[in-house]
Amino acid sequence: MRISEHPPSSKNRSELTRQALLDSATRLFGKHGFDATSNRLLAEHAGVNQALIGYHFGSKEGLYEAVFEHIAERLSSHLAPVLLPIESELQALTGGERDTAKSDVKKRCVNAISTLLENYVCIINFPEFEDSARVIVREQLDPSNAFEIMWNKVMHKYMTALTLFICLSKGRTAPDQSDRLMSITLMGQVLVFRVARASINRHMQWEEPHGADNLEKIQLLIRSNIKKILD
Amino acid sequence: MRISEHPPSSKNRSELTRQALLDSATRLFGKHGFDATSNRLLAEHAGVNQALIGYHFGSKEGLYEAVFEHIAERLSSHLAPVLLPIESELQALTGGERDTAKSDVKKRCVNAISTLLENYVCIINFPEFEDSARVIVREQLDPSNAFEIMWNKVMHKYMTALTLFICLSKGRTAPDQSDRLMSITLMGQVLVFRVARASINRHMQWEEPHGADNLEKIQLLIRSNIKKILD
DNA sequence: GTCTATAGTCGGATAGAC
DNA sequence: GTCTATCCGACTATAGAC
Repeated sequence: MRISEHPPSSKNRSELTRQALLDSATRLFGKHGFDATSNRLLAEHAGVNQALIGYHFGSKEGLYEAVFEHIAERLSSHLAPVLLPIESELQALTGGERDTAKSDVKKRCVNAISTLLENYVCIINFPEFEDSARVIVREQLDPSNAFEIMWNKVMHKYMTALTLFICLSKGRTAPDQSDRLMSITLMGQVLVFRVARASINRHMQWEEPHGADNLEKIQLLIRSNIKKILD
Repeated sequence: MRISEHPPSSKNRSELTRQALLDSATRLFGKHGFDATSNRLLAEHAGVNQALIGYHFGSKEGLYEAVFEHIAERLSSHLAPVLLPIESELQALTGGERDTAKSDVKKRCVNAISTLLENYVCIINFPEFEDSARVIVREQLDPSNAFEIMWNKVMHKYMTALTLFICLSKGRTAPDQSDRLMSITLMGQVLVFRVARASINRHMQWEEPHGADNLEKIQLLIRSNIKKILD
Protein backbone atom coordinates (compact mmCIF):
# COMPACT_ATOMS: atom_id res chain seq x y z
CA MET A 1 0.00 0.00 0.00
CA ARG A 2 1.44 3.32 -1.10
CA ILE A 3 1.62 6.02 1.58
CA SER A 4 1.05 9.51 0.25
CA GLU A 5 2.97 12.38 1.83
CA HIS A 6 0.98 14.92 -0.12
CA PRO A 7 -2.43 16.60 0.05
CA PRO A 8 -5.49 14.70 -1.26
CA SER A 9 -5.50 16.46 -4.62
CA SER A 10 -2.01 15.19 -5.22
CA LYS A 11 -2.98 11.68 -4.19
CA ASN A 12 -5.83 11.71 -6.68
CA ARG A 13 -3.60 12.85 -9.46
CA SER A 14 -1.14 10.13 -8.63
CA GLU A 15 -3.85 7.51 -8.92
CA LEU A 16 -5.00 9.01 -12.22
CA THR A 17 -1.46 8.81 -13.54
CA ARG A 18 -1.15 5.16 -12.54
CA GLN A 19 -4.46 4.31 -14.18
CA ALA A 20 -3.68 6.21 -17.35
CA LEU A 21 -0.34 4.41 -17.66
CA LEU A 22 -1.89 1.01 -16.95
CA ASP A 23 -4.61 1.55 -19.55
CA SER A 24 -2.21 2.78 -22.22
CA ALA A 25 0.21 -0.03 -21.46
CA THR A 26 -2.51 -2.67 -21.77
CA ARG A 27 -3.52 -1.23 -25.11
CA LEU A 28 -0.06 -0.72 -26.58
CA PHE A 29 1.59 -3.86 -25.21
CA GLY A 30 -1.43 -5.78 -26.49
CA LYS A 31 -1.37 -4.21 -29.91
CA HIS A 32 2.37 -4.18 -30.61
CA GLY A 33 4.11 -6.17 -27.89
CA PHE A 34 6.52 -5.21 -25.12
CA ASP A 35 9.60 -4.43 -27.18
CA ALA A 36 7.82 -2.57 -29.94
CA THR A 37 6.33 -0.16 -27.40
CA SER A 38 8.64 2.61 -26.17
CA ASN A 39 8.29 4.44 -22.87
CA ARG A 40 8.00 7.69 -24.77
CA LEU A 41 5.04 6.46 -26.79
CA LEU A 42 3.48 4.96 -23.68
CA ALA A 43 3.71 8.25 -21.79
CA GLU A 44 2.46 10.29 -24.73
CA HIS A 45 -0.53 7.99 -25.18
CA ALA A 46 -1.33 8.25 -21.46
CA GLY A 47 -0.86 12.01 -21.48
CA VAL A 48 1.73 11.95 -18.72
CA ASN A 49 5.44 12.54 -18.41
CA GLN A 50 7.77 9.75 -19.43
CA ALA A 51 9.74 9.86 -16.19
CA LEU A 52 6.61 8.87 -14.25
CA ILE A 53 6.87 5.30 -15.50
CA GLY A 54 10.03 4.95 -13.47
CA TYR A 55 8.52 6.72 -10.50
CA HIS A 56 5.33 4.68 -10.27
CA PHE A 57 6.40 1.27 -11.55
CA GLY A 58 10.18 1.23 -11.16
CA SER A 59 10.83 0.38 -14.78
CA LYS A 60 9.18 -0.57 -18.06
CA GLU A 61 9.20 -4.19 -16.92
CA GLY A 62 7.59 -3.16 -13.65
CA LEU A 63 4.80 -1.54 -15.63
CA TYR A 64 4.44 -4.70 -17.71
CA GLU A 65 3.97 -6.84 -14.63
CA ALA A 66 1.58 -4.32 -13.11
CA VAL A 67 -0.49 -4.65 -16.28
CA PHE A 68 -0.90 -8.36 -15.53
CA GLU A 69 -1.91 -7.73 -11.92
CA HIS A 70 -4.41 -5.23 -13.23
CA ILE A 71 -5.82 -7.55 -15.87
CA ALA A 72 -6.02 -10.44 -13.42
CA GLU A 73 -8.10 -8.32 -11.07
CA ARG A 74 -10.44 -7.13 -13.80
CA LEU A 75 -10.95 -10.63 -15.11
CA SER A 76 -11.48 -12.02 -11.62
CA SER A 77 -14.18 -9.51 -10.80
CA HIS A 78 -15.81 -10.11 -14.17
CA LEU A 79 -15.78 -13.86 -13.62
CA ALA A 80 -16.75 -13.83 -9.93
CA PRO A 81 -20.52 -13.63 -10.50
CA VAL A 82 -20.24 -16.38 -13.11
CA LEU A 83 -18.09 -18.71 -11.02
CA LEU A 84 -20.17 -18.34 -7.84
CA PRO A 85 -23.25 -20.29 -9.00
CA ILE A 86 -20.96 -22.58 -10.98
CA GLU A 87 -19.06 -23.60 -7.88
CA SER A 88 -22.15 -24.20 -5.80
CA GLU A 89 -23.44 -26.30 -8.68
CA LEU A 90 -20.16 -28.21 -8.53
CA GLN A 91 -20.58 -28.89 -4.83
CA ALA A 92 -24.16 -29.98 -5.35
CA LEU A 93 -23.09 -32.43 -8.05
CA THR A 94 -20.03 -33.85 -6.30
CA GLY A 95 -21.18 -34.22 -2.71
CA GLY A 96 -24.33 -32.46 -1.65
CA GLU A 97 -26.91 -34.52 -3.51
CA ARG A 98 -27.67 -38.20 -3.73
CA ASP A 99 -29.55 -40.22 -6.27
CA THR A 100 -29.52 -37.54 -8.93
CA ALA A 101 -30.55 -39.11 -12.21
CA LYS A 102 -27.61 -39.67 -14.53
CA SER A 103 -29.19 -37.88 -17.45
CA ASP A 104 -29.93 -34.93 -15.20
CA VAL A 105 -26.31 -34.69 -14.07
CA LYS A 106 -25.13 -34.67 -17.66
CA LYS A 107 -27.59 -32.00 -18.62
CA ARG A 108 -26.57 -29.77 -15.75
CA CYS A 109 -22.89 -30.26 -16.54
CA VAL A 110 -23.35 -29.38 -20.18
CA ASN A 111 -25.24 -26.29 -19.09
CA ALA A 112 -22.49 -25.21 -16.72
CA ILE A 113 -19.84 -25.73 -19.38
CA SER A 114 -21.86 -23.71 -21.86
CA THR A 115 -22.16 -20.90 -19.34
CA LEU A 116 -18.43 -20.89 -18.74
CA LEU A 117 -17.55 -20.86 -22.42
CA GLU A 118 -20.15 -18.31 -23.45
CA ASN A 119 -18.66 -16.03 -20.88
CA TYR A 120 -15.27 -16.73 -22.36
CA VAL A 121 -16.65 -15.75 -25.76
CA CYS A 122 -17.52 -12.38 -24.23
CA ILE A 123 -14.08 -11.89 -22.71
CA ILE A 124 -12.50 -12.76 -26.04
CA ASN A 125 -14.73 -10.46 -28.07
CA PHE A 126 -15.78 -7.51 -25.87
CA PRO A 127 -13.83 -4.39 -26.79
CA GLU A 128 -13.18 -3.72 -23.08
CA PHE A 129 -11.25 -7.00 -22.82
CA GLU A 130 -9.71 -7.02 -26.29
CA ASP A 131 -6.34 -5.63 -25.30
CA SER A 132 -6.14 -7.74 -22.15
CA ALA A 133 -6.70 -10.88 -24.18
CA ARG A 134 -4.01 -9.86 -26.67
CA VAL A 135 -1.49 -9.20 -23.92
CA ILE A 136 -2.14 -12.64 -22.46
CA VAL A 137 -1.76 -14.37 -25.81
CA ARG A 138 1.55 -12.61 -26.46
CA GLU A 139 2.80 -13.57 -23.03
CA GLN A 140 2.04 -17.22 -23.69
CA LEU A 141 4.18 -17.19 -26.83
CA ASP A 142 7.23 -16.36 -24.71
CA PRO A 143 6.26 -16.75 -21.05
CA SER A 144 7.95 -14.78 -18.27
CA ASN A 145 7.08 -14.14 -14.63
CA ALA A 146 3.99 -12.31 -15.74
CA PHE A 147 2.45 -15.54 -16.93
CA GLU A 148 2.63 -16.98 -13.41
CA ILE A 149 0.49 -14.12 -12.15
CA MET A 150 -2.15 -14.80 -14.77
CA TRP A 151 -2.23 -18.55 -14.38
CA ASN A 152 -2.36 -18.50 -10.59
CA LYS A 153 -4.92 -15.74 -10.21
CA VAL A 154 -7.40 -16.53 -12.98
CA MET A 155 -6.74 -19.32 -15.42
CA HIS A 156 -6.10 -22.16 -13.02
CA LYS A 157 -9.47 -21.87 -11.29
CA TYR A 158 -11.31 -21.55 -14.60
CA MET A 159 -9.66 -24.54 -16.27
CA THR A 160 -10.11 -26.69 -13.18
CA ALA A 161 -13.84 -25.98 -13.04
CA LEU A 162 -14.25 -26.63 -16.75
CA THR A 163 -12.37 -29.93 -16.52
CA LEU A 164 -14.35 -31.10 -13.50
CA PHE A 165 -17.68 -30.53 -15.25
CA ILE A 166 -16.43 -32.45 -18.27
CA CYS A 167 -15.43 -35.31 -16.01
CA LEU A 168 -18.79 -35.31 -14.20
CA SER A 169 -20.69 -35.21 -17.48
CA LYS A 170 -19.09 -38.55 -18.33
CA GLY A 171 -20.27 -40.08 -15.07
CA ARG A 172 -16.87 -40.09 -13.41
CA THR A 173 -15.78 -38.08 -10.37
CA ALA A 174 -12.00 -37.72 -10.70
CA PRO A 175 -10.73 -35.87 -13.77
CA ASP A 176 -8.11 -37.62 -15.90
CA GLN A 177 -5.89 -36.58 -18.81
CA SER A 178 -8.64 -37.11 -21.37
CA ASP A 179 -10.89 -34.66 -19.52
CA ARG A 180 -8.12 -32.07 -19.43
CA LEU A 181 -7.42 -32.55 -23.14
CA MET A 182 -11.11 -32.12 -23.87
CA SER A 183 -11.22 -28.88 -21.87
CA ILE A 184 -8.40 -27.53 -24.05
CA THR A 185 -10.14 -28.30 -27.34
CA LEU A 186 -13.31 -26.62 -26.01
CA MET A 187 -11.35 -23.53 -25.01
CA GLY A 188 -9.66 -23.52 -28.40
CA GLN A 189 -12.95 -23.14 -30.21
CA VAL A 190 -13.37 -19.79 -28.47
CA LEU A 191 -9.77 -18.63 -28.22
CA VAL A 192 -9.34 -18.83 -31.98
CA PHE A 193 -11.62 -15.82 -32.34
CA ARG A 194 -9.02 -13.63 -30.67
CA VAL A 195 -5.85 -15.24 -31.94
CA ALA A 196 -6.62 -15.69 -35.61
CA ARG A 197 -8.74 -12.60 -36.07
CA ALA A 198 -6.81 -11.47 -39.13
CA SER A 199 -7.64 -14.76 -40.90
CA ILE A 200 -11.18 -14.83 -39.59
CA ASN A 201 -12.03 -11.38 -40.87
CA ARG A 202 -10.88 -12.48 -44.32
CA HIS A 203 -12.62 -15.81 -44.24
CA MET A 204 -15.91 -14.45 -42.91
CA GLN A 205 -15.64 -11.22 -44.89
CA TRP A 206 -16.22 -9.32 -41.65
CA GLU A 207 -14.88 -5.90 -40.82
CA GLU A 208 -13.29 -5.01 -37.49
CA PRO A 209 -14.66 -5.11 -34.92
CA HIS A 210 -17.19 -7.94 -34.69
CA GLY A 211 -20.72 -6.69 -34.09
CA ALA A 212 -23.11 -7.95 -31.41
CA ASP A 213 -24.96 -10.13 -33.91
CA ASN A 214 -21.75 -11.92 -34.80
CA LEU A 215 -21.10 -12.47 -31.12
CA GLU A 216 -24.44 -14.15 -30.70
CA LYS A 217 -23.87 -16.42 -33.69
CA ILE A 218 -20.56 -17.49 -32.22
CA GLN A 219 -22.12 -18.25 -28.86
CA LEU A 220 -24.90 -20.29 -30.45
CA LEU A 221 -22.42 -22.36 -32.42
CA ILE A 222 -20.20 -22.95 -29.41
CA ARG A 223 -23.19 -24.08 -27.35
CA SER A 224 -24.31 -26.40 -30.12
CA ASN A 225 -20.82 -27.89 -30.53
CA ILE A 226 -20.45 -28.49 -26.80
CA LYS A 227 -23.77 -30.31 -26.70
CA LYS A 228 -22.82 -32.54 -29.61
CA ILE A 229 -19.38 -33.31 -28.26
CA LEU A 230 -20.44 -34.12 -24.73
CA ASP A 231 -23.82 -35.78 -25.21
CA MET B 1 16.49 -14.68 -59.61
CA ARG B 2 19.87 -13.63 -58.23
CA ILE B 3 22.72 -13.59 -60.76
CA SER B 4 26.04 -14.59 -59.27
CA GLU B 5 29.17 -12.87 -60.55
CA HIS B 6 31.40 -15.22 -58.59
CA PRO B 7 32.75 -18.77 -58.88
CA PRO B 8 30.51 -21.69 -57.86
CA SER B 9 32.03 -22.04 -54.40
CA SER B 10 31.07 -18.46 -53.67
CA LYS B 11 27.56 -19.03 -54.97
CA ASN B 12 27.16 -21.98 -52.65
CA ARG B 13 28.34 -20.00 -49.68
CA SER B 14 25.93 -17.24 -50.52
CA GLU B 15 23.05 -19.68 -50.54
CA LEU B 16 24.22 -21.13 -47.23
CA THR B 17 24.28 -17.65 -45.74
CA ARG B 18 20.76 -16.92 -46.92
CA GLN B 19 19.49 -20.22 -45.54
CA ALA B 20 21.25 -19.77 -42.21
CA LEU B 21 19.75 -16.31 -41.82
CA LEU B 22 16.28 -17.48 -42.82
CA ASP B 23 16.39 -20.36 -40.35
CA SER B 24 17.69 -18.23 -37.50
CA ALA B 25 15.18 -15.51 -38.27
CA THR B 26 12.28 -17.96 -38.26
CA ARG B 27 13.41 -19.28 -34.91
CA LEU B 28 14.15 -15.97 -33.21
CA PHE B 29 11.28 -13.94 -34.66
CA GLY B 30 9.00 -16.80 -33.66
CA LYS B 31 10.36 -17.08 -30.15
CA HIS B 32 10.71 -13.40 -29.25
CA GLY B 33 9.06 -11.36 -31.98
CA PHE B 34 10.41 -8.91 -34.54
CA ASP B 35 11.34 -6.01 -32.28
CA ALA B 36 12.86 -8.13 -29.52
CA THR B 37 15.27 -9.71 -32.01
CA SER B 38 18.33 -7.65 -32.94
CA ASN B 39 20.33 -8.02 -36.14
CA ARG B 40 23.38 -8.75 -34.01
CA LEU B 41 21.73 -11.70 -32.30
CA LEU B 42 20.30 -12.89 -35.59
CA ALA B 43 23.72 -12.88 -37.27
CA GLU B 44 25.44 -14.49 -34.29
CA HIS B 45 22.82 -17.26 -34.15
CA ALA B 46 23.26 -17.89 -37.87
CA GLY B 47 27.04 -17.79 -37.61
CA VAL B 48 27.39 -15.05 -40.22
CA ASN B 49 28.35 -11.40 -40.27
CA GLN B 50 25.74 -8.87 -39.30
CA ALA B 51 26.24 -6.76 -42.41
CA LEU B 52 25.09 -9.68 -44.56
CA ILE B 53 21.48 -9.13 -43.53
CA GLY B 54 21.57 -5.85 -45.39
CA TYR B 55 23.37 -7.38 -48.35
CA HIS B 56 21.04 -10.35 -48.86
CA PHE B 57 17.68 -9.00 -47.73
CA GLY B 58 18.06 -5.21 -47.88
CA SER B 59 17.02 -4.68 -44.28
CA LYS B 60 15.71 -6.39 -41.17
CA GLU B 61 12.18 -5.94 -42.51
CA GLY B 62 13.26 -7.47 -45.80
CA LEU B 63 14.47 -10.51 -43.90
CA TYR B 64 11.17 -10.66 -42.02
CA GLU B 65 9.16 -10.76 -45.23
CA ALA B 66 11.55 -13.29 -46.74
CA VAL B 67 10.82 -15.49 -43.72
CA PHE B 68 7.15 -15.50 -44.69
CA GLU B 69 7.89 -16.36 -48.30
CA HIS B 70 10.07 -19.17 -47.02
CA ILE B 71 7.47 -20.48 -44.58
CA ALA B 72 4.72 -20.28 -47.19
CA GLU B 73 6.79 -22.43 -49.55
CA ARG B 74 7.60 -24.99 -46.89
CA LEU B 75 3.98 -25.25 -45.80
CA SER B 76 2.76 -25.47 -49.37
CA SER B 77 5.06 -28.34 -50.21
CA HIS B 78 4.12 -30.09 -46.97
CA LEU B 79 0.42 -29.68 -47.73
CA ALA B 80 0.58 -30.45 -51.45
CA PRO B 81 0.42 -34.26 -51.10
CA VAL B 82 -2.44 -33.84 -48.62
CA LEU B 83 -4.44 -31.40 -50.71
CA LEU B 84 -4.09 -33.33 -53.97
CA PRO B 85 -6.36 -36.28 -53.08
CA ILE B 86 -8.55 -33.90 -51.10
CA GLU B 87 -9.22 -31.76 -54.15
CA SER B 88 -9.98 -34.67 -56.42
CA GLU B 89 -12.35 -35.91 -53.72
CA LEU B 90 -13.94 -32.47 -53.78
CA GLN B 91 -14.44 -32.64 -57.54
CA ALA B 92 -15.88 -36.12 -57.26
CA LEU B 93 -18.38 -34.97 -54.65
CA THR B 94 -19.42 -31.72 -56.31
CA GLY B 95 -19.67 -32.64 -59.93
CA GLY B 96 -18.16 -35.88 -61.07
CA GLU B 97 -20.53 -38.34 -59.46
CA ARG B 98 -24.27 -38.77 -59.48
CA ASP B 99 -26.61 -40.60 -57.15
CA THR B 100 -24.08 -40.93 -54.36
CA ALA B 101 -25.91 -42.00 -51.22
CA LYS B 102 -26.32 -39.12 -48.79
CA SER B 103 -24.83 -41.03 -45.87
CA ASP B 104 -21.85 -41.91 -48.02
CA VAL B 105 -21.24 -38.27 -48.93
CA LYS B 106 -21.31 -37.28 -45.29
CA LYS B 107 -18.92 -40.03 -44.33
CA ARG B 108 -16.46 -39.06 -47.03
CA CYS B 109 -16.66 -35.39 -46.06
CA VAL B 110 -16.02 -36.12 -42.40
CA ASN B 111 -13.07 -38.23 -43.46
CA ALA B 112 -11.63 -35.47 -45.60
CA ILE B 113 -12.05 -32.93 -42.81
CA SER B 114 -10.35 -35.25 -40.35
CA THR B 115 -7.45 -35.67 -42.75
CA LEU B 116 -7.07 -31.93 -43.14
CA LEU B 117 -7.17 -31.24 -39.41
CA GLU B 118 -4.93 -34.12 -38.40
CA ASN B 119 -2.39 -32.72 -40.77
CA TYR B 120 -2.87 -29.35 -39.15
CA VAL B 121 -2.19 -30.99 -35.77
CA CYS B 122 1.16 -32.09 -37.18
CA ILE B 123 2.04 -28.65 -38.46
CA ILE B 124 1.12 -27.16 -35.11
CA ASN B 125 3.10 -29.69 -33.09
CA PHE B 126 6.04 -30.90 -35.18
CA PRO B 127 9.29 -29.29 -34.01
CA GLU B 128 10.20 -28.50 -37.62
CA PHE B 129 7.12 -26.28 -37.94
CA GLU B 130 7.03 -24.94 -34.39
CA ASP B 131 8.79 -21.66 -35.11
CA SER B 132 6.90 -21.11 -38.36
CA ALA B 133 3.60 -21.46 -36.52
CA ARG B 134 4.70 -19.00 -33.85
CA VAL B 135 5.77 -16.43 -36.41
CA ILE B 136 2.37 -16.68 -38.08
CA VAL B 137 0.49 -16.31 -34.80
CA ARG B 138 2.50 -13.21 -33.89
CA GLU B 139 1.86 -11.71 -37.29
CA GLN B 140 -1.88 -12.15 -36.87
CA LEU B 141 -1.84 -10.20 -33.61
CA ASP B 142 -0.62 -7.13 -35.50
CA PRO B 143 -0.86 -7.87 -39.23
CA SER B 144 1.40 -6.23 -41.79
CA ASN B 145 2.16 -6.95 -45.45
CA ALA B 146 3.64 -10.27 -44.41
CA PHE B 147 0.22 -11.57 -43.48
CA GLU B 148 -0.99 -11.07 -47.05
CA ILE B 149 1.72 -13.40 -48.28
CA MET B 150 0.67 -16.10 -45.85
CA TRP B 151 -3.04 -15.81 -46.44
CA ASN B 152 -2.81 -15.74 -50.22
CA LYS B 153 -0.27 -18.52 -50.61
CA VAL B 154 -1.43 -21.06 -48.03
CA MET B 155 -4.29 -20.28 -45.69
CA HIS B 156 -6.92 -19.26 -48.19
CA LYS B 157 -6.84 -22.54 -50.09
CA TYR B 158 -6.86 -24.58 -46.88
CA MET B 159 -9.79 -22.75 -45.28
CA THR B 160 -11.79 -22.85 -48.49
CA ALA B 161 -11.41 -26.61 -48.82
CA LEU B 162 -12.31 -27.14 -45.17
CA THR B 163 -15.40 -24.98 -45.46
CA LEU B 164 -16.56 -26.66 -48.64
CA PHE B 165 -16.40 -30.11 -47.08
CA ILE B 166 -18.38 -28.86 -44.07
CA CYS B 167 -21.01 -27.50 -46.42
CA LEU B 168 -21.19 -30.73 -48.43
CA SER B 169 -21.45 -32.79 -45.24
CA LYS B 170 -24.68 -30.95 -44.48
CA GLY B 171 -26.12 -31.82 -47.88
CA ARG B 172 -25.73 -28.37 -49.37
CA THR B 173 -23.47 -27.31 -52.22
CA ALA B 174 -22.80 -23.59 -51.66
CA PRO B 175 -21.01 -22.65 -48.41
CA ASP B 176 -22.64 -20.00 -46.24
CA GLN B 177 -21.58 -18.03 -43.17
CA SER B 178 -22.48 -20.85 -40.78
CA ASP B 179 -20.15 -23.21 -42.63
CA ARG B 180 -17.33 -20.70 -42.43
CA LEU B 181 -17.93 -20.16 -38.73
CA MET B 182 -17.87 -23.91 -38.19
CA SER B 183 -14.56 -24.19 -40.01
CA ILE B 184 -13.09 -21.64 -37.61
CA THR B 185 -14.19 -23.46 -34.48
CA LEU B 186 -12.74 -26.69 -35.88
CA MET B 187 -9.43 -24.97 -36.62
CA GLY B 188 -9.47 -23.47 -33.14
CA GLN B 189 -9.47 -26.87 -31.50
CA VAL B 190 -6.09 -27.51 -33.10
CA LEU B 191 -4.59 -24.03 -33.08
CA VAL B 192 -4.97 -23.77 -29.32
CA PHE B 193 -2.20 -26.33 -28.92
CA ARG B 194 0.30 -23.85 -30.33
CA VAL B 195 -1.08 -20.61 -28.98
CA ALA B 196 -1.82 -21.53 -25.37
CA ARG B 197 1.04 -23.95 -24.88
CA ALA B 198 2.16 -22.30 -21.65
CA SER B 199 -1.28 -22.91 -20.13
CA ILE B 200 -1.58 -26.35 -21.63
CA ASN B 201 1.70 -27.57 -20.22
CA ARG B 202 0.51 -26.52 -16.78
CA HIS B 203 -2.95 -27.94 -17.12
CA MET B 204 -1.81 -31.26 -18.56
CA GLN B 205 1.31 -31.39 -16.40
CA TRP B 206 3.33 -31.96 -19.56
CA GLU B 207 6.90 -30.92 -20.14
CA GLU B 208 8.12 -29.27 -23.31
CA PRO B 209 8.05 -30.47 -25.96
CA HIS B 210 5.02 -32.71 -26.52
CA GLY B 211 5.99 -36.31 -27.24
CA ALA B 212 4.68 -38.41 -30.11
CA ASP B 213 2.22 -40.20 -27.82
CA ASN B 214 0.65 -36.89 -26.84
CA LEU B 215 0.38 -35.98 -30.51
CA GLU B 216 -1.57 -39.15 -31.20
CA LYS B 217 -3.96 -38.53 -28.30
CA ILE B 218 -4.64 -35.05 -29.63
CA GLN B 219 -5.33 -36.38 -33.12
CA LEU B 220 -7.70 -39.02 -31.80
CA LEU B 221 -9.66 -36.47 -29.79
CA ILE B 222 -9.88 -34.06 -32.70
CA ARG B 223 -11.15 -36.81 -34.98
CA SER B 224 -13.72 -37.87 -32.40
CA ASN B 225 -14.91 -34.28 -31.87
CA ILE B 226 -15.26 -33.67 -35.60
CA LYS B 227 -17.35 -36.80 -35.98
CA LYS B 228 -19.66 -35.81 -33.14
CA ILE B 229 -20.03 -32.23 -34.32
CA LEU B 230 -20.74 -33.04 -37.96
CA ASP B 231 -22.71 -36.27 -37.75
C1' DG C 1 30.22 -12.01 -50.91
C1' DT C 2 32.19 -11.12 -46.78
C1' DC C 3 34.12 -8.42 -43.17
C1' DT C 4 35.45 -4.27 -40.03
C1' DA C 5 34.42 -0.03 -38.38
C1' DT C 6 31.45 3.55 -37.59
C1' DA C 7 27.78 6.93 -38.39
C1' DG C 8 23.43 8.26 -36.78
C1' DT C 9 19.31 7.23 -34.23
C1' DC C 10 16.52 5.93 -30.52
C1' DG C 11 15.98 3.37 -26.48
C1' DG C 12 15.35 3.22 -20.93
C1' DA C 13 16.74 5.23 -16.91
C1' DT C 14 17.60 9.04 -13.67
C1' DA C 15 19.49 13.47 -11.35
C1' DG C 16 17.84 17.48 -9.81
C1' DA C 17 14.66 21.63 -10.12
C1' DC C 18 10.05 22.69 -8.89
C1' DG D 1 4.39 13.79 -7.72
C1' DT D 2 5.75 15.94 -11.68
C1' DC D 3 8.82 17.73 -15.15
C1' DT D 4 13.19 18.95 -17.89
C1' DA D 5 17.44 17.66 -19.40
C1' DT D 6 20.71 14.36 -20.19
C1' DC D 7 23.53 10.13 -19.94
C1' DC D 8 24.84 6.07 -22.00
C1' DG D 9 24.05 1.82 -24.06
C1' DA D 10 22.00 -0.71 -28.03
C1' DC D 11 20.18 -0.54 -32.24
C1' DT D 12 20.03 -0.52 -37.76
C1' DA D 13 22.23 0.60 -41.69
C1' DT D 14 26.22 1.36 -44.61
C1' DA D 15 30.88 2.87 -46.44
C1' DG D 16 34.89 0.92 -47.81
C1' DA D 17 38.74 -2.66 -47.50
C1' DC D 18 39.46 -7.27 -48.93
